Amino acid sequence: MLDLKNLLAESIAKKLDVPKEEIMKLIEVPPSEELGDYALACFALAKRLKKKPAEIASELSKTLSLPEGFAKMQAAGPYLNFFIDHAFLAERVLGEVMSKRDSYGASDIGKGKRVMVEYSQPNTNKPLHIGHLRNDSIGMAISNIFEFCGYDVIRANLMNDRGIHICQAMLAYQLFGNNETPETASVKGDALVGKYYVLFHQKVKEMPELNEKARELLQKWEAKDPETIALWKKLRSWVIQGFEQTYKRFGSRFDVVFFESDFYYRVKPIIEEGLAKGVFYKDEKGAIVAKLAPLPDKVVLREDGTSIYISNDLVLTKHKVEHYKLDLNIFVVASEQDLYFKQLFRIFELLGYKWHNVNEHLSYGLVLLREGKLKSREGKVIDADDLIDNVSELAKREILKRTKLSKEELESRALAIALAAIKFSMLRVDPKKNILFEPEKSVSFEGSTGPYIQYTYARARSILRKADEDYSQAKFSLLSSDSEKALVKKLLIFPNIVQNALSERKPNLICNYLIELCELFNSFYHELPVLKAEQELRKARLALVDAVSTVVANGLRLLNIPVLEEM
RNA sequence: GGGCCCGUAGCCUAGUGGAUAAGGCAGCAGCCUUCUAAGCUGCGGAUCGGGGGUUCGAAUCCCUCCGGGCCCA
Repeated sequence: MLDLKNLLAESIAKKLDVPKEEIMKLIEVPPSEELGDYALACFALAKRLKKKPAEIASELSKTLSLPEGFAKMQAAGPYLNFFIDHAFLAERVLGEVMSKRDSYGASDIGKGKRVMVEYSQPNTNKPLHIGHLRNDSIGMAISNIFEFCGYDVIRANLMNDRGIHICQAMLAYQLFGNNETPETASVKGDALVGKYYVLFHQKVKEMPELNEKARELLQKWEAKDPETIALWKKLRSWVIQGFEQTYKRFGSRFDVVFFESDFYYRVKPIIEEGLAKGVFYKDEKGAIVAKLAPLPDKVVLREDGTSIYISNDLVLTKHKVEHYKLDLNIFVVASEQDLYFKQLFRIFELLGYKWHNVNEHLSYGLVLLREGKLKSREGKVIDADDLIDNVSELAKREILKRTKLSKEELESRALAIALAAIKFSMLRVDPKKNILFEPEKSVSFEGSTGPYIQYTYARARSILRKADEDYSQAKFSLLSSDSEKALVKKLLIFPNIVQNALSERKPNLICNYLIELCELFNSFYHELPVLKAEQELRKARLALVDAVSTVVANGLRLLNIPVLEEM
């Protein structure tokens, strides 16, 4: 990877006899093109060298020998500005993109390390909603980024398929369902079960005894009552079939799916271990509590011996890390669980597990509606299926304004555009921030959106399809206009962007980069002809168009957003 | 009551100690007989939540207060 900043820092560090790391911190990108491509801010060197910043800049400009890739330098007050040799850069960067193609931007920094990324984590009593779409978008993107950086990635899902909320849906179905099935009702299984979950919470307002009945059903389930298990299996399979359709459509995929029902009940040995090690204690009511000061204590087993949510994670986390030999175990879960994960990880630390620090909670903000938090028990949600359907419809209308397509092509293109719009809107903001989702405003096809990037790619590919000539030996150094130079510089930094996105766990950095790259490309597109340019220049520009489309495709792939050859 | 996260133009976002705070949406004015107008160009719009501090230099680091979100008891 060509790292011009690093080369520059090395050269300056040697000349001034200052550690390279310090020089790296002082090199920045000037605020405008005319000032140069890199700048050394000399303020901090003033004390060490006992000279004024402007003197340092000026003297250095006369004595420093420029490293490869730089054309000139110029002192400007306390700054020493450096100008890239654009011909050199174009040759190097375009050469690299053209030879590496799909792997341009990839690295091997995670080689030999295995990471599991758990995301989605639905409850099997209702359909996936818009919150899951943000979760899945982040989970998939982070997984892809890790993989691109050389990690061995295991994508995992956890189905929360036991507990009182599951029994509430089961009970409502038992009482009011009339043996309805997804077939007889012609709805997806997850939607059908979700209907009864909402119904439970409506009915319980007039029939408070339903709460007690749901608890009884949970006890029967835990006691493996055959009739209860049969009902549970039936509804669960309906829901999971529904999930599978949605996942397939949205593009979420998993290498392994865990079920809470397979793990939670194996918590006893850990409970005993915790008691023996003095990490857990029995409180006055008889509940088992983890002592986690300065964090709040956490109940790990109820006084009646029934399990709570953390039972599953206590068992499953141990299983994951030990069985899959993980170097990193990431949970993609919304920020409302921040404390929960601190407590979970702290328990492993106190238990003295040597692997306790491989765990990481990738916390992200909530998707909020105008009315506030999503509340699935009140039916106050936006279902994933509905959102994908609605946005696909909007995309169809846009397509029909422009072209005619066969029904199948229309469907698939509309879905690709809808997914781009939805995923990009979920990924482009800092994961830490909450998103206020307003159906009519939040999904758009213009401006800083997924479809804008798809469109830019399609435009670039369209040029390449029409070219039909060999430009592999093009003279890249002919790319000397401002918009061409800006594109080359942008292509140069893609590998750094990927690595920042990885280390900061921020897919939005890729989104920002792609938007900026596409803006530069579209300006170039309007300003300069490619196909009608003179022979040598045409070849060079074709190579540039190819390189840009390659990098856009690589970026979209990391975000799990489909690429379209035509739009 | 305590803890965590967020606060940048009417709205959404970039920025991770350096020069004039960068885009998008919405608004206004232009650009399709020329490689896809889901595009491009231009204009207007910002006490970077308030105050204090550290620093040669703060949207960025520290303290404090305010507002929003989440969680715990």
